[in-house]
Amino acid sequence: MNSTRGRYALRVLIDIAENSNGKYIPLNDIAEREEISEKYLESILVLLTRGGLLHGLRGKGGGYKLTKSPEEYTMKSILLLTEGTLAPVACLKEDAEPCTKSKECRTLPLWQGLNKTIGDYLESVTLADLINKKDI
Amino acid sequence: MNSTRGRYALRVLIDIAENSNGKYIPLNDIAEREEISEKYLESILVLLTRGGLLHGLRGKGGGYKLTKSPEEYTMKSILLLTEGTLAPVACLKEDAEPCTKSKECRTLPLWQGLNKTIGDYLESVTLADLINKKDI
DNA sequence: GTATAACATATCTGATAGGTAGGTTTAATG
DNA sequence: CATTAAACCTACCTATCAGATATGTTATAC
Repeated sequence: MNSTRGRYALRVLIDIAENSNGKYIPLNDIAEREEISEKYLESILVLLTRGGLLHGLRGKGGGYKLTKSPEEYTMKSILLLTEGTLAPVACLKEDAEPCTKSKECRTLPLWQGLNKTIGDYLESVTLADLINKKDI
Repeated sequence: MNSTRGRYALRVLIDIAENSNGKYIPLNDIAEREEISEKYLESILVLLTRGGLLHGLRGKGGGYKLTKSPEEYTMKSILLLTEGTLAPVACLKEDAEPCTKSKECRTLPLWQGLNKTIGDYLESVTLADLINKKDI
């Protein structure tokens, strides 16, 4: 189950995409519109900025803006950054130590199949799709 | 991310399917083979029994057996019972109170699509598929 | 040089996964 | 009918983490 981090991240990116016209959008504007606590939101924007999905500018007139066009943001890239992993089980996490029983594991194929199913789906949807309310 | 409950439940059902020949399999046999603490395993078998996926018999010679053939167990039915929900976000949980913002929610279609994708996949795989090491 | 806003660090709190302990009831068997 | 084996039941413990809050420090525009 996804946490609020990933869900809020999506809402924030949609918010910025819709309200920015090349301008930087300050955090408190976003927090107010999306009804998310400023301080909690900050911790999410840090992730997005460090991950290169947003560009932050300090000082007066500063704020956040997208680093690329909405079509270039896949759901997978956003959720991977904010949730840490999309793997349905721990042994499939990106940084998992290789399991010694993987050869004889009866359940591994299921988890691999599910992992691919989820990954493919989230890779196929972009931020632009959500904004344009495209059927997904 | 799935918890150990669902993962263990799968392993247990496979274990019982492979080691039972109509006989009841006692919990400690399963725990030993699967290297899971007896007491923790017990809490999982309670769920499976109450949910009708296993039949438990008390007393000497007792234990657990399947209530139906492996082809009739879908991954979805097993994981739904042990994980509580398969919904990727809280607002899609079976018992969630209806969200007042669902009409204008930009992210809802994504979560609904993901929910369906996951559900369809897990519905398509059965316990028999895992046992026979079928490609899934 | 002052207002603004991102960036940084530390801490708190409640829920839950994961596990443990001990006792009670049911059924088979000698 | 006593004994044993096993499911079943209730309660508790502990570490982790989501979800926040608080208090700063640094950079930028005017």
